[in-house]
Amino acid sequence: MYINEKVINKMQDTLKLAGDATRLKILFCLLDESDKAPSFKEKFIEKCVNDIAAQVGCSQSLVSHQLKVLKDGNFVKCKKEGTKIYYSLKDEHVREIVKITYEHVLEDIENE
Amino acid sequence: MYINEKVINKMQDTLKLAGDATRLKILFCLLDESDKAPSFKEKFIEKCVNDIAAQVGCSQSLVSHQLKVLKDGNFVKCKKEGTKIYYSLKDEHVREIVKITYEHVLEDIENE
DNA sequence: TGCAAATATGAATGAGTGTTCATATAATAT
DNA sequence: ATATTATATGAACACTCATTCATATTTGCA
Repeated sequence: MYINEKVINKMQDTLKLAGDATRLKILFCLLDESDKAPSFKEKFIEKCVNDIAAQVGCSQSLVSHQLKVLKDGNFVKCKKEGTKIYYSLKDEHVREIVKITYEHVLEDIENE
Repeated sequence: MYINEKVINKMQDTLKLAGDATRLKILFCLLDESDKAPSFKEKFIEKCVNDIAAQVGCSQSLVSHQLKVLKDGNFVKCKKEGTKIYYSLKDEHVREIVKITYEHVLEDIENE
């Protein structure tokens, strides 16, 4: 069987990045502005760090650290406006991977 | 924003499980029998531990350990035949998550 | 200039985990 | 029974990483 190490490693990085509860919460937070279940619509939502921290229920420091991880991993981008910094999802890749996993997990829970 | 901890945790588990190079290689190995790029067709491929180890290029012990992890995480199932134990993908969920990630990573590499 | 708000950063810690090595278990054949 | 093949398992180690705490940096404003 042929295995492309570069592809495998990139897949590892991508999945590992998404495989963390705090980061998932942040992604969900940037995915939807409602207080209901996520919609996964291709909306462009920008939120500043403190708002994310409040909505996700984590400390400002933790959210800032994880936003840096997500940014380095090309999951999010940011835009500076005055003293605030607005983060948003980088592209549709992130959205789809989170969406697929979300749907599968929901299905599993229903079949319990 | 409403966050369902149970869903988040299940997503974390799923993505974390897939986010490891050795386990990804094993999944690729069970995904396709060719020596070319993976096809992701809904084939049912069974391989025994030693064959997986050989094709993946890892030690028998490591593969056995990771197969246990994959099995506990409901990514693979196994069937005993004599002294050999045949492993295969458990369902289409795994296939799709790996497939989506694979396609996205390939796209990223092409755009480099 | 000084203060407050927003965010980032660095160190420290503790928990988790991937890998290796040696060994155990199970099944088969001689 | 003994040997051999196939697989699993447990301990140990190194290493990664998520989180917290304290502090630094940047910007806007009085």
